[in-house]
Amino acid sequence: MVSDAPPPDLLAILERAGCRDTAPRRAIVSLLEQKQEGFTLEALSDELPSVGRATVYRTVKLFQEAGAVCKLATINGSHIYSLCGVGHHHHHTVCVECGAVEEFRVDAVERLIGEISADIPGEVISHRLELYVNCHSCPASKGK
Amino acid sequence: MVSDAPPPDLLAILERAGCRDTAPRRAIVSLLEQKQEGFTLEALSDELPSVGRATVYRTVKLFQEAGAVCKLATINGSHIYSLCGVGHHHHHTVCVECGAVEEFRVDAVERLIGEISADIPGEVISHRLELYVNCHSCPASKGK
DNA sequence: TAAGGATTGGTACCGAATATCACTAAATGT
DNA sequence: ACATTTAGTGATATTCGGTACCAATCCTTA
Repeated sequence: MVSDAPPPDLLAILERAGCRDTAPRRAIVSLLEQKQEGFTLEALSDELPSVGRATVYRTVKLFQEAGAVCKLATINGSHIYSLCGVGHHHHHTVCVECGAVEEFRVDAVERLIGEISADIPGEVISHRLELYVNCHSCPASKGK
Repeated sequence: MVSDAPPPDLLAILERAGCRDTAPRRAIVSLLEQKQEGFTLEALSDELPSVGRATVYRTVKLFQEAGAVCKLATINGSHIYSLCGVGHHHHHTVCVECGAVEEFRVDAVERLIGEISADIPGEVISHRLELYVNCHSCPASKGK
């Protein structure tokens, strides 16, 4: 149920997009590939003092467009980014305590949306579903 | 299926919150109560030149906290606000062409989320679901 | 190795929203 | 009715997340 999709090959994505092979992009990629959790671009940029803010934002946006990074809403309305498997529609759980993001895909959701569509005025083009959880693996959620 | 919940009584909400009865708030309320669609605070503020920006933002935030106004993500990541019925969990459709917002509630969604919860690591606290549609009642969507 | 376009990064800028704070107006007590 | 108190207001400054700009620099390829 919870997807264990392999992390996307970011370098391959860059190559496919016809991007040049540069040091800043390599730095961003290798940091991104270690990310298990949701992150902010602010923080990402801070972790890469040798790379300019603009380049970090630009590069992540590129991955976003390629579907390798998703921008999610947290429960309080702010945004976090998360690496995610490419090529399949999916949703996310976001831990309200630690911000950990898990990707999941449940066919029942897609099926249900399909059924609902018939009763919705207009044509359903896409949807967004986020579950907010206590992830039970972060200290803050322990024992709750 | 699509909810026809009566619009919330905004003045009553203010009163319940212990707010004073002031001209700026009345102006905001009467404008808000006419809103059938999603709106931006920017636009709302522009329609009320006699009321300060800060007051518009503050007052809408108050309604947000009371659950009478929801802040939704559009498909492109920007935000719109929408009046909505208080007191029951619901979701929204957002027309990608004209921005019209409809509120809906389908028990099947809640039931499904409940079922999924069992398979999600951690405890599901809440969720967010948005459907993006062509609403078929705006000119831009016509004939598609 | 020189030319030429992509990339970079510092900075300015943008839109959305909040903080500040002196001023004003509503409620309350007398 | 008036003074007092306290919430509310609004002009402005500031923050936050993100994008635009642009001269300098780096890849690539010929």
